[in-house]
Amino acid sequence: MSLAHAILGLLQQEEMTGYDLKTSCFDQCIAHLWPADQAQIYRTLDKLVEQGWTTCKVEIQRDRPNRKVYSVTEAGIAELIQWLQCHQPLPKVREPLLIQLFFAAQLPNEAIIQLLKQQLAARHEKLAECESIELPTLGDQSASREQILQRLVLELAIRREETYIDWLKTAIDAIRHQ
Amino acid sequence: MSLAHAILGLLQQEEMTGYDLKTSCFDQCIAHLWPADQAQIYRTLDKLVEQGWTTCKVEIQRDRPNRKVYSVTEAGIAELIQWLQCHQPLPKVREPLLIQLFFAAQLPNEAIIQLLKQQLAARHEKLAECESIELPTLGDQSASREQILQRLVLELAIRREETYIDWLKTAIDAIRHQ
DNA sequence: CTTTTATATAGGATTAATCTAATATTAGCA
DNA sequence: TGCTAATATTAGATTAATCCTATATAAAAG
Repeated sequence: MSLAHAILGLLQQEEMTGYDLKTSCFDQCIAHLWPADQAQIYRTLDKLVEQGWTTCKVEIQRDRPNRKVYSVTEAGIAELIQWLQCHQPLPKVREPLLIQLFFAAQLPNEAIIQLLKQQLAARHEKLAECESIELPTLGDQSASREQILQRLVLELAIRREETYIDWLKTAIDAIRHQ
Repeated sequence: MSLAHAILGLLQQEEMTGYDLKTSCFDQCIAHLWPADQAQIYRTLDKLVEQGWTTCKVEIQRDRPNRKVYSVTEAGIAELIQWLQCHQPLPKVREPLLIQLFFAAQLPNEAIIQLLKQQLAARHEKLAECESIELPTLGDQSASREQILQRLVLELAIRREETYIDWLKTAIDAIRHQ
């Protein structure tokens, strides 16, 4: 599971609690990349400890629940590096809109166009979100190795949205002039 | 759930058994659009009957298990048409490769490039699959309404793969000349 | 003075997807 | 003669994702 390895990757950069992972990683930079909710993160941390890939120091606090700070073990780092090099199968994308379009023949043209326009708006919004993330551009000589890789990931996210927007426009046109 | 509505859409074109749905729809034209396995299809058919959206005629066969032929009810058609017009949320795409790239900083360049090349090959393969599906092109005046819509869906699938391939080439280049 | 936000974790429940095995018969192939 | 593929359905099990609730307290906001 990639979530486990994403968590290993994050903990390797810095030891953290489940709460930290959620609020400063999965709600921020990784949000558009690999969404995960609190329950998933805590349960995955438990599994990582079971596997021996992370350890957990409990910091006792009187005023609130104890903090459990997780860090990666040697075995965890080995596992991460090994996983990073394994070819992963292409994800299966299930797109409700495509099912709708596939069976839309009995809808009037305006109804189909309305559907496509709603998607177009949603895609524009997502593109704007991606573009608001600040990272050095690809040509930038001062960018670190990490930054280049993160930029590449962001670059795909942006291109993906642009492809959608383009296609939606083509589709609206095709249905209009049909 | 879109699977239920995809099945309604298919049954509306023609009444069918669960086996037919699997072998002549979900393994063929819908395969790259909404993969579904046999267990899911049968269970969804049960749910559709419960909901009153389909009915089921049992054809008794002596030599093999009875065929259960499903067809859509009035209520089912109403439900489908209503669903076809509802804005669906954008799917969340979880791409293991992006997690890998995001944390790939400690890998040597050749390892990263190898990973990207494997993806490139897989994407080329998928693109070829999409391109092998025969449907009238978008400009074709003789195309039916159904065919135009199906062409549009296919068009997106193709563009999606092309975007990937382009991006993978850029990424390989960026890492090489880093 | 009350409500919200932040800190921090645990665990039950549900849905969707995937895998697996069981059942039963015919037809074709080697 | 024995094996495999095709036809057709049922059901158990597991994993992943999502939601929701519970617990506990401090600080800030209104």
